[in-house]
Amino acid sequence: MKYVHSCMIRGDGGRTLRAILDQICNKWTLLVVATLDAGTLRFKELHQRIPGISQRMLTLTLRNLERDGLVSRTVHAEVPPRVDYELTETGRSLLEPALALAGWAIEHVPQIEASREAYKKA
Amino acid sequence: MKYVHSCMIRGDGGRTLRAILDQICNKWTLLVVATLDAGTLRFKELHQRIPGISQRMLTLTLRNLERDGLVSRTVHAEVPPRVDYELTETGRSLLEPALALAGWAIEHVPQIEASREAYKKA
DNA sequence: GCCCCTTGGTTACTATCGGGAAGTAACCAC
DNA sequence: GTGGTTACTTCCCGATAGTAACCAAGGGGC
Repeated sequence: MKYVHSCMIRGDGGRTLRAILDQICNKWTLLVVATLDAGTLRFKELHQRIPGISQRMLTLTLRNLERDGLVSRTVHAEVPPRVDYELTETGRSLLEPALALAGWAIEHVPQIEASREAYKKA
Repeated sequence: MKYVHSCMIRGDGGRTLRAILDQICNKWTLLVVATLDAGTLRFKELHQRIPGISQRMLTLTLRNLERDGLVSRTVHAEVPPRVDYELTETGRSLLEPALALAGWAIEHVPQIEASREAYKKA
């Protein structure tokens, strides 16, 4: 619809949009944002709540989110170190479409798995 | 919210969901689905309407979408060959959340770019 | 002091992915 | 048989994702 059209209208042929879509719309970014829906969380809490993510990937994902202004990072000068991550206002605005997509995925997992099975046999 | 929770509840610790999210939620899949909003399209039409995608990536993306039952592929025995791609009903149900995310990205491109500039300088 | 623990990373390395160019198969018009 | 179109496939290589191991700064027990 109009979104797709405006994607073409941009001067760079949508390159910027594609680059940003590529970063926003990936497994880890989506899961981190969805997890931060719970509020302020520490690095380790995020690591525990997102099964399967490695420390490195969590670090990189958080850095990108921070750079893009979707997540704020607060370091407390304590021992053991304490770093808090929280969604910014922009980050919270991503929550709705992100959860919509995640919800769609959850709803359609059985259907997709069935389709894959059928495809494999054919 | 409940989506994130049910993601954890699954027996495999959300591995299946993550794998599916990873495939649904990437640049090319999203753009192909959004482009097929226009209706039935041929391979070449898709290639032209999605600037920046390579033939290889378009082929792979379409194969995955077909395998997952989101896109139907119809080969016409004509010369020159004609292959039509169309969203299935499941595919069309993805349209709404996909366009919502794409819309979010388009709306926030300037903000994100500004944030990146500020981050680079700091 | 000495050792181990926790937290929040970083480093080094490997595997997989994506892009670009070139090749292929099928058929037609000239 | 030469060139053209369409829808792919194959190959190479650089970039990116992911895994495992390591590190620094204390705190607490002994």
